[in-house]
Amino acid sequence: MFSDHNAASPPSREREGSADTKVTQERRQALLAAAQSVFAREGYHRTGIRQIAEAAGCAVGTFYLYFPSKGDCFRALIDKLYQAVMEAIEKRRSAQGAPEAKLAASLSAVTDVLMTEQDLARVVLIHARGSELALEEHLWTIQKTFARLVAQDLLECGVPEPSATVGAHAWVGALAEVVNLWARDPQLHDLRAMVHTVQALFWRGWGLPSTWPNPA
Amino acid sequence: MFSDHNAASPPSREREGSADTKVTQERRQALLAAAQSVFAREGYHRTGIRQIAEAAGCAVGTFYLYFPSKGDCFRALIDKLYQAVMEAIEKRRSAQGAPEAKLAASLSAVTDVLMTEQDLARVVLIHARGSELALEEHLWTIQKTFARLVAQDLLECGVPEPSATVGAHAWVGALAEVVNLWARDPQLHDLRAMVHTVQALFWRGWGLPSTWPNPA
Amino acid sequence: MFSDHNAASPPSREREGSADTKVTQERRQALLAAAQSVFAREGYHRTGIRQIAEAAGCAVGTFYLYFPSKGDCFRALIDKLYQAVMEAIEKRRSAQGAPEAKLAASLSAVTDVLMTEQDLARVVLIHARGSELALEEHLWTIQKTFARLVAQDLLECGVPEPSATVGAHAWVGALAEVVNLWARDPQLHDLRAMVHTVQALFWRGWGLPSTWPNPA
Amino acid sequence: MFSDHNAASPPSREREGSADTKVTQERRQALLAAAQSVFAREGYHRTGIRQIAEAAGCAVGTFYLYFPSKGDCFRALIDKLYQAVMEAIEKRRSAQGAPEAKLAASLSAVTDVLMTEQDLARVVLIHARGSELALEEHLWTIQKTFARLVAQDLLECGVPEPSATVGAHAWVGALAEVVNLWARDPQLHDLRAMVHTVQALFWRGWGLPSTWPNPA
DNA sequence: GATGAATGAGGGTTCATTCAT
DNA sequence: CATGAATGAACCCTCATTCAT
Repeated sequence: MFSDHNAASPPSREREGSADTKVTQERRQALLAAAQSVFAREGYHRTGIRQIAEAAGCAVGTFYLYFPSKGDCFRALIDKLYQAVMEAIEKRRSAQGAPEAKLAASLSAVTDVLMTEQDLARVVLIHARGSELALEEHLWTIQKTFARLVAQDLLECGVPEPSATVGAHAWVGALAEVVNLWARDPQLHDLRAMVHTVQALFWRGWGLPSTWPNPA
Repeated sequence: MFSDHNAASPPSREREGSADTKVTQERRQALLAAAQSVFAREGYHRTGIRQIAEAAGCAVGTFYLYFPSKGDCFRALIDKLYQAVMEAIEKRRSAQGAPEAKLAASLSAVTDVLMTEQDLARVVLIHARGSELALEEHLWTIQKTFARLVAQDLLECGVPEPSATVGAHAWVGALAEVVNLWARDPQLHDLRAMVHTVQALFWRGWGLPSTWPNPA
Repeated sequence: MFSDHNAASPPSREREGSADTKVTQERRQALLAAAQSVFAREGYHRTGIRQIAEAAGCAVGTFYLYFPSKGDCFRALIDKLYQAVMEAIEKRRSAQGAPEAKLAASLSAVTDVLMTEQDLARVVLIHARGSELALEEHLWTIQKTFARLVAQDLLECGVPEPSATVGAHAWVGALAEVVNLWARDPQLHDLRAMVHTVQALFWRGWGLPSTWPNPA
Repeated sequence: MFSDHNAASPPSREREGSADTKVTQERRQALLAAAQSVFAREGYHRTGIRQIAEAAGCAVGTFYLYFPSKGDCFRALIDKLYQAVMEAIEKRRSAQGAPEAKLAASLSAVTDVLMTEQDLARVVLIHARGSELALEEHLWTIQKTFARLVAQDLLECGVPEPSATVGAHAWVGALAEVVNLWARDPQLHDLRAMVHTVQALFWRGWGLPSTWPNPA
């Protein structure tokens, strides 16, 4: 699913962490960061390549050295969040045994990543909608993958269908909305607290035995 | 909140239900219906005025006799859903006494409207994101208004803050996601059943005493 | 071969010579004329849509109401010359009996059209090369078609292969070069006389019995 | 006519055939060869500096050490063919006495070079058209020079004006077209045979006494 | 000399909106 | 009121050329 679609890998013959590679990788990261920031603020359609380039401190042409197109850049952001989430999930789940513990690990992994990457969360959860057919499709594939993961856990925790599948999707939607709520006025809301509230709500909603723990 | 922005009431000399007025109101409705259908299918940015006009069986210029802009047309659809929802809510709530009954009335009113107006639901809940700054803002204002309404009921049902406010928003987000899930493949999913599942999930999540009733 | 590729036919429901149709057809003709003029002067790549639009006295967007793309506009010019040539050939040949008379009719038909449409000749014979793959291919298809026609006549006149086929192509190339010579300095050269010289040269070169007649 | 425009002689401190100079001259030749190959295949506009550099096994920047611009590189190819042709002509003519023998020597010199340098022939005769104003002009100057040479011979052979001048140009055009015909499908056509056919055709067309000899 | 990442002007194209008919 | 041809700003993207290393 994460082909090198978004590659246009800066043409360096060396792949090691040599100075050369680092320099151009830095550019790519800078562009990605700039894109993330502008996309988060403006959304997909209101964001022009020129703005991204400007935010990254380079020229328009430079953008196209690192990304084949605007869409591919956006896609890279989607994948970035997905990968971060997946890594976090795998890391946390490995330390757990009981189904509920695994589920909780997954959920909290997701929300922790969202907390750490709030701009990214906005981009993916809010602005991917209405971007481009291919991007929407890509995001949807990911969401389905992820929802299936959660649903699987829910089933193992004794939550019956269709509560499991629908509940998994609903949970994603609820989170997205909360991120949106927070994004509207970051100073006014405490994203961490809100996310915790949602987790607890769903935990109870799914009828799981224990209580969702307070965040550390 | 619903200024006459979206009215663009065709300058008819007579204000009564004269033939003239009726005719142009029909045109407006036809355009609105066309827009609803095309927006639901294509989303905001992939929809051109030409498509709307064609679907409505009139010329491009005519569109602008009834709506000042593409955005205002979309906005009219948002408001259409909002008004339908609000009317349904008021109607149902008036017959209820207990706080929980009132809350249930509100929630089911919303979902019933979504069911009746599935295209509209797609337009508003899915495609409003990423459309235009003003539209997003408008939708957000409405969502806040509505969430406050639900939160109020939740509080009266004994659900404490921040579960009430956050929960209300989460509920909206969950619904939107379920509509999205359904929209991806209408034949595959039963929107009514999924919505009911979500309702039940939240009802339990909020810790409300009784059970969410099966849909009639 | 001449599909409606270059259509984007101005959306008029009526096909008759009504006023409406005439107006937009005039625009199309004006654009075609402008394109012909600018392409003839600047060549394919140095010509921008903006220049064409300006020369036609309209905006850039208007160009795209009549042609789907720059390439299609150019293609329309190629086809315009081709059709003019083919019509002229058919008209003249029908009045002839002997093979040589038919051949002479064809050749003089071509050169007469080139004379009448000197800009078009420049565009097609000089600037089509190096334009775009698809256009070059299109032109080449036409040239082959046409060369085969001439070669056929040559065979019937007793000119053996490969003189016939190669000679037909060579004749086209020679004409193109003469048009080029003339185009470099229209005042300095008499295209008609030069073309006549070429005709006579080839007539003799093919070993045909009679002499190429002086132009009327 | 052949200013040092196209020299861009790499600033080597030593002017003799020192190792340094030889090395960089090799580079220049490699680039020229690469350019010739790519230009012949792709044409002027579809060829990028990157492709040339890659084909030559060096970096883009290196290209600009040897040529001031893409156009100048192309120009060097034009001149390369011109020089080859001129050298061949001078060599062959010196051995001839009769005007017709001299003419024949010139013509066959040209075609022999075209045969030896088929890629170059494609580049100059086919792809120079539509490249750039300056290049077209340059090529045209050369063509005129060359046509004047041939015309001079024709006059001395008794071919009267305007047959001589026009005929000379026509001959160039015919050759170019034949090269084009061949270039479209090298396997299908025998360039040597076609060129011979053209020579014979023109020889007869000019009304020259003897017959064009079969190629050795 | 050699490199290749960086540049940015310029190209083709789209589409919401207007206005003369 | 209705029309739909006309508009032109704005977009994404390319590529010849430069220059710091």
